[in-house]
Amino acid sequence: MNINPKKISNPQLKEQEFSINHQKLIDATIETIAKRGLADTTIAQVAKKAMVSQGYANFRFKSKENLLLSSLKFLSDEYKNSWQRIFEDNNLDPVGRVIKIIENDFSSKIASRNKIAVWVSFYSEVKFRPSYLTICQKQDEIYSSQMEKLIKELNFLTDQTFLTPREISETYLSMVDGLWQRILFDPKMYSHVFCKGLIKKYFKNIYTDENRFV
Amino acid sequence: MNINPKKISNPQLKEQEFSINHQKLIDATIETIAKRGLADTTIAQVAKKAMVSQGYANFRFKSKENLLLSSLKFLSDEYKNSWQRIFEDNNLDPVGRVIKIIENDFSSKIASRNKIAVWVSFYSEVKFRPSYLTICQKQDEIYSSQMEKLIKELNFLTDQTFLTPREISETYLSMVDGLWQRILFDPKMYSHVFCKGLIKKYFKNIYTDENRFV
DNA sequence: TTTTGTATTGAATAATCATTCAATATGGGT
DNA sequence: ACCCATATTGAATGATTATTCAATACAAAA
Repeated sequence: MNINPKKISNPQLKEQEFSINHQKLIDATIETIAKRGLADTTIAQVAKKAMVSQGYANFRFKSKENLLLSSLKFLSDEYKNSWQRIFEDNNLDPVGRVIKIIENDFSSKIASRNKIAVWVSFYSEVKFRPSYLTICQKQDEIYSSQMEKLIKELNFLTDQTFLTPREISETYLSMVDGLWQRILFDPKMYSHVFCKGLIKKYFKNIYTDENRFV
Repeated sequence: MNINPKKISNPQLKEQEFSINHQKLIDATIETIAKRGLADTTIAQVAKKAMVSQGYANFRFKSKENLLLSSLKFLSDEYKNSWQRIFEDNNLDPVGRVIKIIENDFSSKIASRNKIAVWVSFYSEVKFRPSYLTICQKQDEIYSSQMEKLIKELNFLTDQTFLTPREISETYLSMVDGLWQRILFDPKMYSHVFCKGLIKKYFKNIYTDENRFV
């Protein structure tokens, strides 16, 4: 019956990281940002949604800023884990991998309208808060370079030489960012199916002989 | 010597619209958002930058919200005017028009890092402030449909049939959005030259016979 | 010069919020 | 049953900021 892990019996476990309340607060933060926007997200609302006191939320995360950062980190890690698994899956050939990547980038887990709203909120502040940039940038660099390497394999297997791997992967990445933003504007028009289709068509046009890009 | 247009002698001129202070405040708003972010933009800072009193800024625009809306409207109109001129230029053929559109979308006037920062700030709040959406959405719809029509002409003039005009224009629009966002992150890597080159290469790959897409 | 109407100021107000902290609750060890 | 350490509370504090408005400056008209 000991649901509440008040005592941290294992000294290896570090403060925040393993508390139920910790994750409850992060989830509540994401939900609140998604529902009301970053500007209108207050600790009081987050605490209420997480069903803890306002004072506790602040005590736990030391500051609002830190709570926001932790939430961004959580989203960022979740995303990273999802694409890393694909790059590491040895059962996939390059084409299969690209398709999985596309499907992941527009899966309901990763590209839900709520999560996109949170991403875009943080993106918009990146210029003013170096700490946000730090969290996002490194992972984006890895994603970019993995993607480029993958396209290189793809080019090698086909007779595609006009577009460089760099060009194709940059085009892909910017399309994803743009489509995510457009999902926010008009989720009806920019459905996940539409977005995936658009990108697959882009690849199909490049690798005309490959029938898996529908 | 009458620089200060206190009296509105012409009764046809409506309140806000034609005052020097009006534009000074809008410019100051854009600069402030670009420098500090939407969240940290206060009327006091904007007023200071515009060199009027804080009370005046509020009096003139009735509310902070209204000042922000007016600034968004200004940016939006500026953008619209720039692309509308291109669509209406009868000296251009479809290819020339597309090239002009690309160059406009990454011109220093339209795609300056400051202005992009402001755009992205507003975009990120679009889900929560219907008034922001209203301002952006209608113009974006017109831009989309004009773009699609233009690509239709292009497809007609070439032997390109695999990608539909809709697909090409949606891909273009999402790439622009994505690249703009990336300019914020890493302006060195995503230079205007790089972005334009990437997009032109996209078109060149589709319309292989057309040599103007460098 | 005096009057008059508008433009502009800047200090006061009131609301919102992050943060603090003394007080309380909780539950295991003795 | 009592103690003690830690978890949690919630009310108070102080800072920030949009908004208001009475007071003032100013320019033209008389």
